[in-house]
Amino acid sequence: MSIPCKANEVLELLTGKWKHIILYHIMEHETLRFSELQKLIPNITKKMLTTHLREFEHNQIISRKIYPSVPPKVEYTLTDYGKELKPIMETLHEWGDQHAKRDNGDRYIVP
Amino acid sequence: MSIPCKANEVLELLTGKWKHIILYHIMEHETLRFSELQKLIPNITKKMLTTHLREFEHNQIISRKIYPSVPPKVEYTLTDYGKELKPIMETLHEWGDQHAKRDNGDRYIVP
DNA sequence: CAGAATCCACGGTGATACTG
DNA sequence: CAGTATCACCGTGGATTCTG
Repeated sequence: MSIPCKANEVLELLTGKWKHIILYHIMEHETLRFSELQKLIPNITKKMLTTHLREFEHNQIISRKIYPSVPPKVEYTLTDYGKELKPIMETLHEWGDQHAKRDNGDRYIVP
Repeated sequence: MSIPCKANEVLELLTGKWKHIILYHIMEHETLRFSELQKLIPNITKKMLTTHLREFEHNQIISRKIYPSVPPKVEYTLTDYGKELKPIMETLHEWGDQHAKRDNGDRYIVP
């Protein structure tokens, strides 16, 4: 926690309405297909799922394996680099669990 | 890291272009005035600073002390509840420091 | 000094339809 | 199945001006 603020890099990685949820599921299941992620996150659109997965891939947090079959099959897995995010995610979840009562999810709206 | 995803509560707390930076400075200095925060975060507008401070106050992460003097003086401090965020912030900063090299801050833009 | 009040631009998100 | 492609919305953030 020295001089400059470096936290934004992780936060940017996890910011986006669904990004941490996607990561959460991939961490739990080790490997998931596109359709499996859709089922686990019912309200997400294909577009958002694709977009966020591409961002993760670009940041080398997950890897994308394509099985050239019919019908297509694509699997997403954490990279070794992505696994380094696990401690952070766990810390976030612990905090979330403990304080779920106090923070009722409402973002403050200026009157 | 059980069943439901609770991480979003912390993330919402810290999401917003400047929120974690503000919190970072308040954590370091224990107590800061409005104008001091402005100096520490040169590019922020008063509006954004005010907005985010109000959100923190509403979430009981910081407290706002008004000294009824002329000119006005307002000090912001972490609440006990806010101090519980320190471990998280430190984790985020550690990660940020270690991976500053790899993540060059660019958010992926779909081509 | 520490804000409140507007007005406005932009980008993230969503809905829908189409494709290899 | 696993995506693209478009279009439209709306909330966050920015610039500016005014106030106690």
